[in-house]
Amino acid sequence: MTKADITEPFLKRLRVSTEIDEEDERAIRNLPMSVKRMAGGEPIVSLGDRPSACCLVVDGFVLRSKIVGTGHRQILAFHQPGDVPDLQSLFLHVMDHDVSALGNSVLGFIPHAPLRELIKRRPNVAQALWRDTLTDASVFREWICNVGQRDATSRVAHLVLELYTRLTAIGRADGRSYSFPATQALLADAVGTSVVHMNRVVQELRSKGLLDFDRGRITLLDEARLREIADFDGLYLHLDPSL
Amino acid sequence: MTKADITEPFLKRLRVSTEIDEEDERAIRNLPMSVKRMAGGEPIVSLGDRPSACCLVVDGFVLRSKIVGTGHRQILAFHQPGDVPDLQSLFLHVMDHDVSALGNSVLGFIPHAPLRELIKRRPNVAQALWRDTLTDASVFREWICNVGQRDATSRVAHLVLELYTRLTAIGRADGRSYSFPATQALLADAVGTSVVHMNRVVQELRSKGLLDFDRGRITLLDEARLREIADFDGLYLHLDPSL
DNA sequence: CGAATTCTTGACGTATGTCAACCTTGGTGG
DNA sequence: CCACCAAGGTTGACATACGTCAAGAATTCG
Repeated sequence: MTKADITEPFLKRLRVSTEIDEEDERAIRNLPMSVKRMAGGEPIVSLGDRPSACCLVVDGFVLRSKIVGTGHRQILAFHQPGDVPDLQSLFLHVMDHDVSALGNSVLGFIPHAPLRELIKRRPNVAQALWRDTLTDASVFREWICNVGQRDATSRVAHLVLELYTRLTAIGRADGRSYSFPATQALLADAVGTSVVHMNRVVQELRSKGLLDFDRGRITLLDEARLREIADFDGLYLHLDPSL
Repeated sequence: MTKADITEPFLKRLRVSTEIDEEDERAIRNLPMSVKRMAGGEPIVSLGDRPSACCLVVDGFVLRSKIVGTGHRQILAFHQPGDVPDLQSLFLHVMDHDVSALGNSVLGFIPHAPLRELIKRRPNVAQALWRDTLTDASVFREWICNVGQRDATSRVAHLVLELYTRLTAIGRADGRSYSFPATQALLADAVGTSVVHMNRVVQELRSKGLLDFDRGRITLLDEARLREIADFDGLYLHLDPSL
């Protein structure tokens, strides 16, 4: 994998997000970056850390989570290639949650200093990154609605559609299915249910012919009905910045 | 109320957040702003809008919310004096949720153009504002945990402590109590329970001598126990930027 | 091939939602 | 100043989605 390949998913996202000129792209490609492979579950940064680099997802998935008082884990977000899950560490110095690899992943670590320099020198890039953190926030808001208002079936359908929509946008969905190396326990942590109940939901969705979830692959069998059940409207993803 | 009074809560926040010099402060004070009084419940911007100004909370409270498919409302955030709840509209052009006044409030509307200009000219201010939107996101994450993992009693205690901590930080708490003009129905929308159950919880907290909630005023009667019940740790508020 | 995950099932308890009525309070107008 | 009204608060009865526990079956992986 060449260095160009590594920044490509990132550049691709920034390009749709704002006007990025040749000079901007060059500056991004010239960022110092140490590439690292990580296994599923491996921690990237943790609660209380004061990271000195940000982590660009190159391949695979990254998740953000928090452990609550009961010892249970709440997953807060999933990140795909092109995302920088801990960009916030540039300005919020202490981590308020954990970041870890979902499946086997390839990550690029960019030290804070050159990233700060980039932001100072290239206002377009700064704006694109800021925008990115704002859409992150928008996704968090929708997750609040998800866990706060919808029942378990609806929540799962919603999550599945969110991932599908975002992966499609970066060309990583494979027709109506996509690879997502999660266990049912992990999905349960994401939507705030127990493993047992998650299993009931998965079976219900399967038996109704709505979706399949097997060996780390999610397949949408009836997207239209899923959208109904999920109460899904992708507006909050802000995928089309021209709007 | 003079113009200086109006920007003061805002400046106060920015000062602790980053290095803001005299020049920065002057630029902020010179922002064009139209001040408006709003009654409780009045909409400020709504889902689908494309606002051309941002709204600074000068006095009172502002809330952000979303209506889900069932018709129920999920409240996503409460904002206090000094906050700019819809700063995101600078970069995400279509609103993905509603913003409205909680009680009677005073708001300052700042057109996008001069705000963009400010951000371009004054990188310190830009950074402070970016940081602000990042702590917003951090609060969203904690709300996800709240509705996803904690029981109703714990959720209410957590919300009450969050508000208390943030209001104390800007000097708007009155000892161990603070004004918060909410009904039980509104609290229910914030923590994702029914009104009936919210009432049960409020009575439980009252009868155990933990807190009181009456006529728009919340009083913490036993902060230590509340913190336990709430599983509250204020780290996520990022109130001390030196950390 | 064995061991560890992951998935699945059933029985059971409970937190919380819904419905429907009633009570309290604060504000308004006569 | 009282009568009234609307909004908010309170109650009880009942239904249910979901959690927990515990065991067993099916995968996956070394």
